[in-house]
Amino acid sequence: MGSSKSLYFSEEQNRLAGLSKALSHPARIAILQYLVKNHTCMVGGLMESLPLSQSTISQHLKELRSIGIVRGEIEGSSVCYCIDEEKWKELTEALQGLIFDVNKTCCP
Amino acid sequence: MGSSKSLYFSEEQNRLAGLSKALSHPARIAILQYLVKNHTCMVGGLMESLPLSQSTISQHLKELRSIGIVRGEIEGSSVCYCIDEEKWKELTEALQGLIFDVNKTCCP
DNA sequence: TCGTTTTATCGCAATATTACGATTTAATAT
DNA sequence: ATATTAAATCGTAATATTGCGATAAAACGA
Repeated sequence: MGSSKSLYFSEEQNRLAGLSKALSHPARIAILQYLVKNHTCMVGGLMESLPLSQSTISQHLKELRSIGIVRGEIEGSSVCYCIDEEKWKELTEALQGLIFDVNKTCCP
Repeated sequence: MGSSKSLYFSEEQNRLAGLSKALSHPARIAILQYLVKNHTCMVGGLMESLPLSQSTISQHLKELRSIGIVRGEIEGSSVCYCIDEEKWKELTEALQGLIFDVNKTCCP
């Protein structure tokens, strides 16, 4: 076993879990914060600000890209990353919905 | 390797990642939604609504408990679970901060 | 007390994640 | 053409997660 039984859960539950998984590592949080601060970035800048190797950072970026909240555009010989506003909004709205629902029920 | 280098990241980055990790499985999302719907619950009810074994559900609950967003109180021979409002608010506020920061920067 | 119910924990197997060095790929500069 | 730079990918090792059956623990009822 060990494989998550995604099929048995609703699409929304999987979407929320998927976004959360993308945010579930401090390096990926740091990458997002870096993108917010620098608006866009080259991977080189990340390498200076994160205690991780180039290949590891590249992997984390791949994960953020794979759910669509980060996008990279080739710019000369480097790649310029930025947050995909549309996708970010779409996904985080679902998350905010959950947060709202819990607060509404729990803390009236 | 394979161990996450949490020590090298800020407390806030780790807190955000920790909450996200707790939410990163559809079963745990489903558990939270169930708690919202039923306000409080016995594990028995969860067992009927989730396609997972009792021991697996117990493990997911343990994870939610371990970061504090879910609390269980012994009630007779069963345990009554509910969302810990304080902790939930505290943690989700940090997450909403990140969502807000991204939206502010990206989508003015 | 003995069985029942309810939940937690243990032990294990399968799979996923994290990390890094080495290598590859692609664009650019010399 | 060749070297340089930037980033992705490959291969591999360490560790974490997911899941379940079996077993333990705790409270209750007969």
